[in-house]
Amino acid sequence: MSISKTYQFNEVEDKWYSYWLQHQFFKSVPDEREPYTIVIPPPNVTGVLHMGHMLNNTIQDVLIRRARMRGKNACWVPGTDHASIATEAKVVAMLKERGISKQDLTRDEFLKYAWEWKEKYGGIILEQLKKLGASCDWDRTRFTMEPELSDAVIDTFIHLYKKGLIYRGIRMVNWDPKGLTAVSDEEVIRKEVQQKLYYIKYQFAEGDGHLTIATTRPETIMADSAVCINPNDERYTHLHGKKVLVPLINREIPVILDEYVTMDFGTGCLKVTPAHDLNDYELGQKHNLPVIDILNDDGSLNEKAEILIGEDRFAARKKIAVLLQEADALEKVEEYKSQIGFSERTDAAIEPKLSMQWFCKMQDMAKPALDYVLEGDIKLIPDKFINTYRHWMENVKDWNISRQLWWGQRIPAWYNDKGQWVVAKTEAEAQAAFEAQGQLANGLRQDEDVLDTWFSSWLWPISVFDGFKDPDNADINYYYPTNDLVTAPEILFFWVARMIMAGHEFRGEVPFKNVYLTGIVRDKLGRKMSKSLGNSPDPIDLIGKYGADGVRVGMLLCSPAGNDLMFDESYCEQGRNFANKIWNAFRLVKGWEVNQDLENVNTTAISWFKNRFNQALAEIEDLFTQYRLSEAVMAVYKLVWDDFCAWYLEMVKPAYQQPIDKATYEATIGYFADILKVLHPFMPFITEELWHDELFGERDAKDCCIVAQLPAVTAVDSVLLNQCENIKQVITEVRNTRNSKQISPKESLDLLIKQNSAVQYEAFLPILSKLGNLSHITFVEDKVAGAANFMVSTDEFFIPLSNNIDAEAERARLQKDKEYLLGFLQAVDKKLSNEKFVNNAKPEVIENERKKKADAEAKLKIIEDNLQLLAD
RNA sequence: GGGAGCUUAGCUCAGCUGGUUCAGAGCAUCUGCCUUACAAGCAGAGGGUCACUGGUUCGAACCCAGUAGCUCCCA
Repeated sequence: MSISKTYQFNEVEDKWYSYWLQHQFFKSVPDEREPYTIVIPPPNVTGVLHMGHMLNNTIQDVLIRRARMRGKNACWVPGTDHASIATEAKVVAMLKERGISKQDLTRDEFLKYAWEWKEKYGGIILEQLKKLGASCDWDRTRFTMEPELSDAVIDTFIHLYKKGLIYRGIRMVNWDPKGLTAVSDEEVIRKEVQQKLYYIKYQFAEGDGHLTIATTRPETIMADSAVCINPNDERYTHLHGKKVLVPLINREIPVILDEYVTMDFGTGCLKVTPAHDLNDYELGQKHNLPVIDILNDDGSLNEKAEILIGEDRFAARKKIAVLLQEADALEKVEEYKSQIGFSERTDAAIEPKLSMQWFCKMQDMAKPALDYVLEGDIKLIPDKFINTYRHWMENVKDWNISRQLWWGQRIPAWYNDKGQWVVAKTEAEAQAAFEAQGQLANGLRQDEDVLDTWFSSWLWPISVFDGFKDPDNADINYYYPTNDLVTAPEILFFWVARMIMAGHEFRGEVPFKNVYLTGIVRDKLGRKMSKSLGNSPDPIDLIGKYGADGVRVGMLLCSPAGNDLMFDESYCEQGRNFANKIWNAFRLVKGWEVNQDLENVNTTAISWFKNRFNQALAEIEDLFTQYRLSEAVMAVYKLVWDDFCAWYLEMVKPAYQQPIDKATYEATIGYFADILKVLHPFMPFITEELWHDELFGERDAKDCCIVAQLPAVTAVDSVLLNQCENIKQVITEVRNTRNSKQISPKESLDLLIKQNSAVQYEAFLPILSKLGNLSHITFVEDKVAGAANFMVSTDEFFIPLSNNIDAEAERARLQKDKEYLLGFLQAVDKKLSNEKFVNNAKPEVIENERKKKADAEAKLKIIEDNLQLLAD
């Protein structure tokens, strides 16, 4: 039989994923075990897997697999959200390709197309997660717009409305002229943009003269209601009470006074445009100014602008500059940098716009949600995010929950022909509600808008378990509150915080206990990975190249807890190489022949590894409790590569084509199986593949690594571990000597030991001679002249060599060591002779210093003796 | 403009309540090896004024202040 020299992941991954599915290992139903629950942050239904998902879902899968292997009833609930803006944009684009315009369709017709689109493309991302190995309970897959979840959203709206927490009002909103909807503050991305500052002259209405204002938006002058100056501005006292004319259209507007105006910005004269600027709107309210809205929803100018009607706002800006120039109303233009908001979804420049919107009051809900985090009922990992969370929750603003779209849950508000309205779930209920209010339900029609997608996702941890439809059902009682939530800090506020609010409002408790906030995946130059930059590798390609296990390890290796990660493909390569290493360790053991008659000569190695394994197990355990996953994966990596492969297997492996004794063979296989378990959460595929090899014996169909139980941590013999560290050092020194003297590893050497310490070498002699390729090891009383030598601890080692030792080089080396030790001693002595140190330092620290001193003195004595010998 | 955080080896990061000459890991680099598990590998080695400046302390990568650079959040 021949086994491939390298691990062929592409031959095994799909096989095992199907196997797990077939045997329903991902499935969870409530039972008597302790639950461990994660709800997936539902990816956008339009989405395809990107590196952020990769990281996020790798972490969730590691956590859920580990929980499963620790006897928990592990349940990972998958699903997607309906992403109203993004999906609607995709559907509109699809229709456009087919030559259909959204305007020509009825709402129902459009929704039919949208569902069609969703059925066709909506599941892609979940299929991709399977390639990664995600062990979600797929039978529980939910979608935020399916009937039950939509019901929950509508009921929630009605519930909060009745509580007085939802209201309707005219507000300045962030209008996305491309998406044709309002978006929340959180969906606006501010970017610094190079702009122009236009200085525009406004003639006095009466008499000669003008004032000059500075603006970045000259196209909005037609919407001006006033010019405002600071009453304390001495330059402009002559303007008090004057009126001026808006250039080009010559509409008369007043000069008003308000301290809001910054005197040293621009000219100190501010044009006030209440319809198109939030601050101006507030100023307008204060001074009772008219609101003149000159923009259409798509960002073009309307007839109120009087000129440039139908032009897009940016085209109009260029044209009006020319018109102003021609009218001699443009004084100058300066370069200017400022922050502009862009829609997260469409990247269109946000237009502040007044419109009727629905809002959810946040203040009362924010308070308990803040307390949960401050009091530690919910832990944020890393906890540096508590400050940010607190700041946001203490300054929370009402939530604009309406969106001017069709794809989503339609707002359950109904209007009659008089513009009166009620909130009700159905048309019939609306009718009844009007009647109850003594109003006529004539011309009844439902609000055209839908609810913000986050208004669905904030219910996710409850609604996936049908906690609204049936608040006392077995699932929600068992799985809720969930354990860990793994998500990005960018959505700490608009998703995590709101889930906590909803948890409190509807269940009276937290939705999850821990929130692990991952970093942002950046490229090696530190740039955020994005489609537009094209700097993001396709995760599916990566899996094809390095295997899912390799990519998972790669992701985790470069993801320090809570910090951004500078991703580079080389990490995946490292992951793949690691899988290959495991594979080859397997090949080695697989090739062993057992001879029943052989005596076990490896008892020391076997008990050393047992202790080392337990030590590592405890470390890994501890790292997991702190969510330090990248360190945990590194601890496993070193346990396997260094301790198991480089040391243990080398210690016990028989010479080429020689058989091995039974005891060693069985111990090794037991260790290997334990290692597969520890590796499994990180590398599910290769571990499952090896688990089923006959090397590990017969297995039932259900006896799989995925459901194997992790070994329990047991006590470790630290004396043994320390002694072995000593031995490893001796071996390294022997190899080093070989290396520096150009002696082949094949040539065996003699080692003489002059022991001064209490290290028990006897038990380790077989290991020492095997790994050092030493033919004889002898203990001696005296130093050996003319031999290569080194020291480990205070013991002296000699290797007689056929060629003579270079006395000069030897002297130099010893001299260097001596100087180092002298410096060391000096530092220690300085401390110990310092009265303040002796008086103030803790006793164990002082004791330690004394020990250091004694050790250093012993070594120094040996070195001096050696130097003396050389001199003789 | 306000707030938070970061700066340790070429790269990515550890370094808990100051106390081994405390500076550590992985990768990368260099040297020597195709030694029958693995060149996706083996055996070794080199590499750092812990951003800078001052302070506190017997003692500072760690505590304090200031400076510079970077990142994020809010306006």
